[in-house]
Amino acid sequence: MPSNTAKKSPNSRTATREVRRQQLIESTIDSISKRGFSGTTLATVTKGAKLSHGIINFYFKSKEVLYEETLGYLAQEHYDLWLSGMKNAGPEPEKQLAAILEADFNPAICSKKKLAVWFAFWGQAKYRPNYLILHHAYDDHRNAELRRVCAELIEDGGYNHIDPDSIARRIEAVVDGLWLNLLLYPNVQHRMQARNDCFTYLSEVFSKHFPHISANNNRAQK
Amino acid sequence: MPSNTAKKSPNSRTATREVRRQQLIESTIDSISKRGFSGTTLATVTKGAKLSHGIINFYFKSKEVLYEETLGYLAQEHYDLWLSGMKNAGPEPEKQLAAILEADFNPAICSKKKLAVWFAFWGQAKYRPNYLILHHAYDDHRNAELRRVCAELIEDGGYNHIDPDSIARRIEAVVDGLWLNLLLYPNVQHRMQARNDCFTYLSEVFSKHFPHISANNNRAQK
Amino acid sequence: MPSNTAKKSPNSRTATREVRRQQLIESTIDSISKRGFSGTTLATVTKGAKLSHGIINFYFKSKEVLYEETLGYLAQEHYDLWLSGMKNAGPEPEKQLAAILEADFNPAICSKKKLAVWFAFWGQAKYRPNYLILHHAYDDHRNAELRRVCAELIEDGGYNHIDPDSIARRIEAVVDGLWLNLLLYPNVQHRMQARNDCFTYLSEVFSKHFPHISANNNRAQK
Amino acid sequence: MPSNTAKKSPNSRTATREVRRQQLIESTIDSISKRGFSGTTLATVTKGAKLSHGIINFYFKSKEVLYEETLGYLAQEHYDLWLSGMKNAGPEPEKQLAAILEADFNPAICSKKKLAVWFAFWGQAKYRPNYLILHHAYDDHRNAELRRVCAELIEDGGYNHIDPDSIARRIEAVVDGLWLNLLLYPNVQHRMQARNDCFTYLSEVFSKHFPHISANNNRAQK
DNA sequence: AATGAATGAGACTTCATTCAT
DNA sequence: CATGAATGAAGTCTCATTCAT
Repeated sequence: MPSNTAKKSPNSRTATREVRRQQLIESTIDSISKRGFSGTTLATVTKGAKLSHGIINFYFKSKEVLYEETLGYLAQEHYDLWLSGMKNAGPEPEKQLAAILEADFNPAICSKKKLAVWFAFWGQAKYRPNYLILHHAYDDHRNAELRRVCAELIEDGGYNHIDPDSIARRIEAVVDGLWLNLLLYPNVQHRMQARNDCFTYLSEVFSKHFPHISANNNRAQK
Repeated sequence: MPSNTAKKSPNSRTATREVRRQQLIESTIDSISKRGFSGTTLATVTKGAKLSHGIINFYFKSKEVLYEETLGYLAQEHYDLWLSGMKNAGPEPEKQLAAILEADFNPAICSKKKLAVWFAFWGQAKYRPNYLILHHAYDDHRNAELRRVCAELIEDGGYNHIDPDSIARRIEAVVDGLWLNLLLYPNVQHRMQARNDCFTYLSEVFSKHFPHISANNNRAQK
Repeated sequence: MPSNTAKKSPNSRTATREVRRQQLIESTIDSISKRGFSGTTLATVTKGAKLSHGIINFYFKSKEVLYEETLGYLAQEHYDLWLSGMKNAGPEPEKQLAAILEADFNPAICSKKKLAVWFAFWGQAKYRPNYLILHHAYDDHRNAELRRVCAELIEDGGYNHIDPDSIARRIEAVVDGLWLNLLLYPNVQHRMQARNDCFTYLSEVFSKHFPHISANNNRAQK
Repeated sequence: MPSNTAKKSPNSRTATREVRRQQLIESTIDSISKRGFSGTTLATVTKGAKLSHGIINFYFKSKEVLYEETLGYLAQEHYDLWLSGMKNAGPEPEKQLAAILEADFNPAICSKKKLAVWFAFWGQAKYRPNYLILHHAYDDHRNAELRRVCAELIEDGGYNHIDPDSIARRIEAVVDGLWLNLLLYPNVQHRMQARNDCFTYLSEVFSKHFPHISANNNRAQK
């Protein structure tokens, strides 16, 4: 996939610092998605960006910093998407909830390439505290908004038996689990099916706000 | 006729071999959980097992084979647990479903250590086809049983609007997503809370078979 | 006819060139004294001079040439100082000898910074023939003058048992050794103490020409 | 020069750990003396020892540690020599002083090779605190003994005008300066001439204890 | 069976030098 | 003149694997 950063020619000597950095980050995403962390080296990254070997340490202090900025880039992209979607969704909580979750299944986010990178990072999260901190820095806001819209839905729909924190956790879990299934069953699971599974879940919980999606619908789309 | 001069039984050589292999596999799990794939070396594995450096290539053809067998070990352990649980649960599908899912939150499976290793493997799944093949070899059976018990529950409870394949996917997704949350929020999420979130979901879907778990209950346990 | 549009005099280009070169050489001395040869890079030199990275190769053919000119700069500075001191000392050999040696302990020469650089160069002398050649080019004259004044003192004072070459070598050795002690014991040895140790030596050898410096004197000064 | 550590064949796989370490240290000395610090790499060291590339980090934590142990090796060698010489010299202070200084000009210590290494280390001393600490750890004892024997000589010979600390410093300086001259004038200065210059100095100071060495003597030896 | 020394490929990183602007 | 991005060689260090004992 060609880099979409080519406001100036990316190979031009005058490419600005930010353009180069983004070029390298995107090559890092490519390489991690193709070869994983253990198969990714600075050589695969620079080769993918058609740049020379030694350039990475010119733009990033170290490989580790490149990785952290790559995770930050993914997280920011996701954050911008769900936040703007939510803000544009209007005041109804069901619209806002839908917008947040649609972002999770947006092709720009929920591609095989990006999912592989997300799970590569999560697979290292336990012993790379920086990854976790960075992830939480973005995700805490999303969790808070999820809890808020769930609470509003509960009040609005009178779903009194539902605990807003618990349902927010379960929704989050469904999304993450569907992502994992997309990663592990790339030939079976499809993005739109996963999206529909997610919204089916909403219809089971918030039945007054989310109409039922038929099983046929599930299969008709890809 | 057994000779007294034999220090060990004729099977002991094989037995020792298996003991050593398991010792090394468990040390591998330890090391991956502590240091991740990129921090795990044959040296950390052998040191953890208090064995000598060069011994691994005596018991495993290569590092990669050790990793594959480690994943197989984890998968087998999980498989044995949910299968025996299901078999001991009796004929009712709701008992069988509960048993399968209880296995997912059994402390032997759902520990911080094991979760870190599962996600480490999944983080490499995309470009290590062997991991995926191995994982599917075990998981396909579980998926089939999940679909079966869901179909039985739907028939038994008359939940006619529910698609058995879809609900099986969603249940699977909830479990996986709760695991991820346990990994990413180790200080917030607790195993029993995750287990209860999972069963709350069942109560939302199969309300006739699974009684509601109150939010209070969720918080009372750890 | 000078043009008013010329911002600088016709010589200014050359002048600027020399200023820049000296600026870079002094930054080299700074960097070597702070970080040694192995820690000094063209980047530390240019950064110290607040100039841009690539400028060095405009003023010096290579890093090695910069180093050689740096050593030449130090050697010239030393040479100018002892030679002018000697010339201004009048005809008496003891005055001339004193002047030569005072130069060695002049703060402009015998500072911690400069000593570190001298020894850095000497530490490379054996396998950098150019350094040795350059050093000898300057030092041979000084050795010759040392021998001359010693010979004159011997004749004048009737120190017939003293070999002029040998005493010149020993005086040279004392100076160099005191320099090394200043380098290795920066918190204990002081420049003036070293200077006094040197002149004490003269008083031991040429007792008629150099009065004894008391031990108290040694300690009174810094 | 062949390694003299071959108690066992140095290339035998069973060479003990200490033998290997010494082999590498001696190769380091060789390489530093031939190429200096900046020309010495782990490759030159291992190649000199006819060992493989990666072995250094098996025996030494890092290149820097190898260098520190190399300096320690030189310092220990020197220390052992002067200390045993002094102890074997009997009770007279002039014999002890002579023994200490003979060690400095012993061929095992005062070779072109070793001198080059000593000055290479001193050339880095200012910004490698560990080198200085290590050097002082050994040298402080020598300085103390020098001061002691000088004090005894002063008392014994009635050289009342001499300050023992100052004369110890000057003797130390003469030795170091002669070493530097041996380094910088390898084709002119000879070890025995330097040794004689040193003892001539003693005869100038402690004339009752050290008889005069004639200038002819100086030249007769090499 | 077991040890651990040894190898060598390959990773990350640094840095002198070049060169378009 | 000057900048600073870019290159690529070379350095240090790691580590899977081999192998003599």
